[in-house]
Amino acid sequence: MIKRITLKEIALELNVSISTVSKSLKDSHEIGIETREKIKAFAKAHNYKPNNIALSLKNRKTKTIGVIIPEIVHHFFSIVINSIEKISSENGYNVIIAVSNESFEKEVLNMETLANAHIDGIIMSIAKETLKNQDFHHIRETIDMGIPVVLFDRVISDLKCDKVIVNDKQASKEATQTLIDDNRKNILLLTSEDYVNVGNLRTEGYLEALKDNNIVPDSDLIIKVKDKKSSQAEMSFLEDELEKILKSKKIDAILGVNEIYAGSALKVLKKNNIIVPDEISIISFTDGVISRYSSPSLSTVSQHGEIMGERATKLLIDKLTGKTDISEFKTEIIKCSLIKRESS
Amino acid sequence: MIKRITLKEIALELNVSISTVSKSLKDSHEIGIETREKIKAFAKAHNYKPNNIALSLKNRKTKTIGVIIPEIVHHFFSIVINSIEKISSENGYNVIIAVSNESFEKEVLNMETLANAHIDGIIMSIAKETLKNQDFHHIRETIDMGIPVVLFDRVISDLKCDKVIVNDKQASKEATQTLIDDNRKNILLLTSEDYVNVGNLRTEGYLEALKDNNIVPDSDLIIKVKDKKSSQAEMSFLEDELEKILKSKKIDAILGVNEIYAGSALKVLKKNNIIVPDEISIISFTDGVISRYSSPSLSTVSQHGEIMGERATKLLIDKLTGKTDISEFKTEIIKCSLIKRESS
DNA sequence: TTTGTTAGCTATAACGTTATAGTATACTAT
DNA sequence: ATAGTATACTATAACGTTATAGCTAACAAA
Repeated sequence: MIKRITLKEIALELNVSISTVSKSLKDSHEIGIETREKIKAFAKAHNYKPNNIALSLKNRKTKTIGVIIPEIVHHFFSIVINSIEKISSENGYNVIIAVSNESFEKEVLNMETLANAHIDGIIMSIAKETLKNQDFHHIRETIDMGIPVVLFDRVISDLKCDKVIVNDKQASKEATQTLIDDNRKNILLLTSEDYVNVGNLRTEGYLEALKDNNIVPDSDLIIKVKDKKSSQAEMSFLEDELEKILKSKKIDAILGVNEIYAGSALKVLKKNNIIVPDEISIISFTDGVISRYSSPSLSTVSQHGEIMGERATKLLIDKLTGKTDISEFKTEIIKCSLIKRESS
Repeated sequence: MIKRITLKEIALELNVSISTVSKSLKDSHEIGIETREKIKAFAKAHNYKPNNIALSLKNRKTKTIGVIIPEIVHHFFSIVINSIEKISSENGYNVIIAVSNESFEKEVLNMETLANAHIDGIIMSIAKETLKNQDFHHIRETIDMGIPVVLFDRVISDLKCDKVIVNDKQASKEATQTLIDDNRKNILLLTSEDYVNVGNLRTEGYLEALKDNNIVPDSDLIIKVKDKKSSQAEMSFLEDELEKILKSKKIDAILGVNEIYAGSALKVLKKNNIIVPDEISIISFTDGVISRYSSPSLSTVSQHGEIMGERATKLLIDKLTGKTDISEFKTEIIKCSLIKRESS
């Protein structure tokens, strides 16, 4: 067990005061050049590294960013985390990860844990249950404690913090329009429950596109996937619903608000020997690995998770370093882009 | 900005000493019951929370675990992280994530950063480049500093630390045997370069199975996917190689050491109108989202990332809490299991 | 009365830093 | 010779805790 050398030990060894050592290592001109060099050499030889915990205590800064996300095993979120970690480490920040598992209670706990860990700021995407409860007191309290928060993707507009979102509604509208332009009029929408604001926005975009083209929306053509204990259960719900609809309605296109929905739909279509995209074409959100490796590969709306993570982290670091005013909040909107593949 | 109340402030407010406050909150019998209760009530009313940074400085423990992984955007690793985070938070530990991006240099840097963050221990999976370089000085140094390390999946046997691995060789042998039992004799292996020990073990298992069945291995039927700048580039390398082999050799099965390889292979087969599993059947490692959503869905060898993460974290926490001896090292072997789907 | 004991509290040092203020010595200016 | 000032260092407090040792008053025992 190699113990790290401290200023005190260096001071003792070289018969100078701790102050002298500290100042020398900071190259202060208060200390004579000879002493300074001697101390620096000694410190280097003994691989001196300042104790960051002590510095944190003194400076009230930990150089650590807390991240709260609903899930890790999820293509979009893992891309965002990857990006957050990259930008953070480039700027000398550590990243503590906390997962809410879409649970309100866990999210509240996460915030407390992170605050207790004295992270300098938080980047988060809100859990489904929290959106459902419409209870954001934990976020408000954190902000009130003076901890800067940046929200991404799943965002609440009236919170006093920076936000990074995607032009969901517009992108959904455009994707739907693309389908319509391809002469598909009976478009099935696979979306999440209403309180998930992202899904909601995408639903709105879908409806607007229909309206713009004088297509009367058919509520039977909107499947709202119910939240279940497991995504497995959610998928079998979706599959059952879809099977039913295929029997009763004529549809020629599917818009999925994420690639798991779309991927599951694709499986059902194949099982029913429906050819994609000839008979039914598909566009989905989330440009992940399912879209790329399914066959036919899925056309997707990419939310550019990498850019989201980068922007969110930069916004936060700008706050932390005083580059931007603490009481001034930005909302950055990332433009989605449609990646055309075989399914449309 | 709400500042947290400190012991000092409570002491001042109630006209007692800091010691009295500290002891009262710890319910010490040195302090009279009345004073004690008064102080506890006051602390609760003012939402006193001990400053963990100060405690870390004093106790030389941060209750934080560092995790170094080659990638986050990767089904297996994200499952492991998820599991590490879960067990850690259940035990009151925070998790700092660092990504090596398969780079040796970045991994060395990561270790230093984590050591400077004074994490209590490290859980890691070694980067490809590190395996290639065969340079593990950074891991050795960390261990010598008294920081317990737990390696998972990509492991080096002669390091003095706990390890969690999978019975790769055996599982690969069994998967190959399954293919042979299905009367497939011309099995193509998609594997990684030799220095990736996991891939190597799987190759060995494949070869052993062939030998057991008196099949002479054909080196043309082993594609070693070269490391490239991007996984995109690696995949097009794989696809080109596979196309070539399809033209020159008769093959009736494919074993992939991960699902990206297998998924890419599936795409190539489809492009060539080869029916899976009738003409060629496929088994792959990594039970991820590609395997489940591709069609036909892929039979996979699951490495049980969830269990790996759990075991690794428990091993580490047992060390940290003194439950197990610091100088005693365990290697846990997780049994893979074959998940049969449509591709075989 | 003197000594001992106990209850209930306080003072201090320490964890490892840094910033502020302070001191001793030598040199310069008048 | 005296005051002023620059040089090169040191002492101290502070960040928020806790553990150890120390102190005081009250009471009991001899």
